[in-house]
Amino acid sequence: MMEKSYDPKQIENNIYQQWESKNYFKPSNRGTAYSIVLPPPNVTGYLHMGHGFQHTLMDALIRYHRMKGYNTLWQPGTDHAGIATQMVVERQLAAEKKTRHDIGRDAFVERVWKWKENSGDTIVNQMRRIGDSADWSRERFTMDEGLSNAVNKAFVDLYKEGLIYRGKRLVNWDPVLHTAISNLEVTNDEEDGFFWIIRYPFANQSGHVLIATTRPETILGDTAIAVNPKDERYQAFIGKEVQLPLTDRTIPIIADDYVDPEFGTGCVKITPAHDFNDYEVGQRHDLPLINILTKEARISENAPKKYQGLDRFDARKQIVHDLKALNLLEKIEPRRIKVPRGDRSHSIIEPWLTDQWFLNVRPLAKTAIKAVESGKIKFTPDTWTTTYYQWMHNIEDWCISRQLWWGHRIPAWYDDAGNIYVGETESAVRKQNKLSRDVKLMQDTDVLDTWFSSASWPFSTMGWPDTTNELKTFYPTSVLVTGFDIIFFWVARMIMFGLHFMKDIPFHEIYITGLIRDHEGKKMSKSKGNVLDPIDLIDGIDLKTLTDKRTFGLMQPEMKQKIEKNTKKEFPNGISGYGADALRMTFCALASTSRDICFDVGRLEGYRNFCNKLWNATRYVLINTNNKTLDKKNLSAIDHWILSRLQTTIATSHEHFKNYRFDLLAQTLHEFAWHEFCDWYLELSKTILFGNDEDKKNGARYTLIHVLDQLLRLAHPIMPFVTEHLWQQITPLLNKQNETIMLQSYPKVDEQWIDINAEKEIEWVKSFIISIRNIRGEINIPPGKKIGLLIQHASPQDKQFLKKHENCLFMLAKLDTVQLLNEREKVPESASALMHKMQLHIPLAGLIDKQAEIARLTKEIQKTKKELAGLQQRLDNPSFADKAPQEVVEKAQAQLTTLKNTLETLQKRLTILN
RNA sequence: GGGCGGUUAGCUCAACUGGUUAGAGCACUUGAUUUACAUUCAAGGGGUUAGAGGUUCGAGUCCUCUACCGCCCA
Repeated sequence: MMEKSYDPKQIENNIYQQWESKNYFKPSNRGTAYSIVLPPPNVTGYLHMGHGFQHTLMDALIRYHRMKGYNTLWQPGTDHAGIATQMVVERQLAAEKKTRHDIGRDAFVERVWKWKENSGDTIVNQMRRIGDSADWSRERFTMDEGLSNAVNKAFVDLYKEGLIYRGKRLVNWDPVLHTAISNLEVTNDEEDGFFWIIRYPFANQSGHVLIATTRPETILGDTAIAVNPKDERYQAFIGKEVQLPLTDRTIPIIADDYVDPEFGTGCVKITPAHDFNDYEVGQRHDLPLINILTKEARISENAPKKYQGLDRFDARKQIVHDLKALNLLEKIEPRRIKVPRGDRSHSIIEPWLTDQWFLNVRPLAKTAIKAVESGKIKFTPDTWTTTYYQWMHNIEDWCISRQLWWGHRIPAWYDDAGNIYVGETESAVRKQNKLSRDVKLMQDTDVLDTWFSSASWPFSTMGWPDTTNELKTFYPTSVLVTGFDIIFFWVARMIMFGLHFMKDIPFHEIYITGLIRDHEGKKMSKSKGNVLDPIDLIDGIDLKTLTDKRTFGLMQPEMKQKIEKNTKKEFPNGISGYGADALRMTFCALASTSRDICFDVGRLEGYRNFCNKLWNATRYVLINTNNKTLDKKNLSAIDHWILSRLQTTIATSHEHFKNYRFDLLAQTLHEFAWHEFCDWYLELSKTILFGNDEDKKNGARYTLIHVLDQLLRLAHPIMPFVTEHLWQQITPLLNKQNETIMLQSYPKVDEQWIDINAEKEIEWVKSFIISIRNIRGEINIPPGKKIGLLIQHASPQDKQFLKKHENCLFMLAKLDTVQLLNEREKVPESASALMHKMQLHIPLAGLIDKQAEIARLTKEIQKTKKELAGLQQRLDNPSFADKAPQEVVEKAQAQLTTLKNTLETLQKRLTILN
């Protein structure tokens, strides 16, 4: 026998092991293909709420299609995450007071691999905890041999096509990590800064121009002053020379449209080697590039001796000091300025001149834009297409090299003369270029941007460049599920690579999810200390452990107290475990089209209760069906009703899956299971099961089992564990022993069970019962107290239903007697309800509370009057009848009649009472 | 500066191409409970849909403007 209440801890672990060991996650190799590649999470990472959210949605899609009979592949794996992983291992080394340079590249890389062997499983095991039904036998890692070969081939092909080139360019340089990063990896947020306004004296005469800058240290690299050609103030200065302060150089004043006359003084210093805009200006005017920074962002040997070797911020102080001393500093204004910072190191990024590898993505972008324009790839919600186009139309060359040790090493070799040879391996290079053994070759020391390898994820995981069966079957994949934050980083690049290398789109649809934020709408981050761990929501966590977790290893230790306080306030008793199913149901319920999703832990409890509801519904069904006869030959109206409602639920569920509306799906299932099946059908079924009509009992039992079975299947994609557990309880009754709900068919609408008449009939029963309950509630008749009921103006249909459902009306409305009065008979003082024309009267004698009934009627009358007035006004408008569709008008008219009738009756009742 | 979104009940969110009285859950109030479930049941209160104008027989929904909040790109 089942426990009295639901406890997720008791059921989840075993179930997952069973599924996995029985290979249920593998493609069936039957039916139409349906495939999803998992956006590979960072191998260094832990599963965060965003993963939990997206994985739930993907798993729901996968399970749904698997149940629908598709040949379903969910391809999992992890990403080597160049910088992030390298940083983790470097931190370990730092704890041993070593740097990666102390141990050397090979030893370092070996150490990263070792680390990956030990810790890389953490995140995939967490995926198992939330129920991901991915095909783990095909798990891939971006640094696997196969994927590395794919990366090399992609690089070599693009190089041969002339799309990859090496060049000295200005790149975003991270002076802490000593690597270039792409412009997508740089954040530009406003911070407090200053405008330093500096006098640049004319070279040969008295006077000066005023220049405003936020980075005074870059003066040392200035090679021109620019003004707008149309700016009348400076017309006369164009072509003149100024003396560059603190140096012995003079620089020209040039005219360029780039300068905004309104901004600052209208005069701009041009530092082509240290600013992206200035670089462009420099190109146009053929200005020299003076690189004044080293890779650590110290002042280089290209600057005056005095400043060489100074850190950039020390140099800034010194330069400001020196300018002051020379009386060249006009003033300093505090100002909010945009500061570029690396998203990993958080250090200020310097535009810096280095040799890097670039991919010319423009030709690829063109095709990729077309794929979306033509509708071959569809975004959901489609508003994201705009974002996609906007970026793709303005796309810039992608800097793909990184000065890291962990990653795919660039397949390029140099000989002593500096010639470059690109090929998949060194031996291939030698062979292709006919280089003899004694030619010394050095491989490029850089590695590729991690996104370069993930761009080929949809086909490299399936065996590309070989033409495998997997590719033939599962490429293009069906849908990509991901967040809008990586549309540029990843989605766009996958489309470009897919189209280029596979000559086909990587996925038909892109479902863009919102981002999970905390209950106040703030982004969850370690530094804010508002992070929730999905596993803690599943298992529960006490306050102390949670606080320790949130405050461990903070970058800003001063935040500790605040985080402790907030955590205590939000979770005074820690978090109780809600189980994976409740968490998944919550994620689904929150998955609306909104781009921000506030995660409210309060909602988890409601869905945990929902699991308990299913649990107890199953108990009820088992108690009433075990070892009893089931038979669908004699179904009652209530059976027909719930079976018909079930069909609607099934149809709606399919619809919501199709449109990726998991929130509406969750709502639909919740509504049906709780408020139709449990609240009404189970209660109504008692009136049969506790009676003695054996045929009807058999029918009700059949219905109980059948609807429960269908309901569990409907909910399985969202709540896999509890539905499997409960379904296992009823397998004997279904003759399905040793099977799994995972591989049962997803319910389909069965037209023969749609029964509008039964729905109307039971609606009548429900509203009868609700009317009585309503009166009881409002005039304080104890719910347990049985009442005698008088009925007037019942139609033949009413009378028929009354007779037919007498039993359940008596039970659920707690009636004692029912008496039909004829039209003219006088009704004693009563509380009354109306169902269309039928009047229900509960005589007040001995019960109560005339005043309460008067108040109730008055309230009802007011409400009806208000409604009536609105409706009347609408109908009085001649153009309403003219222009509105006939059915709308008819509906309004019918309603008017009903309302008038209602009002009249209510008023009569009130008069009698008064 | 360019682009995109949001603002609906105390809180978190719904409302398909404009069509009855704007719905859920949580929270709140009142009451109940030997009967599958207190992880429960019944009943109830709560909204000028940010503001202003417009289109329309009819606007939460379409258009314009304003305010506030947020995101992306330069």
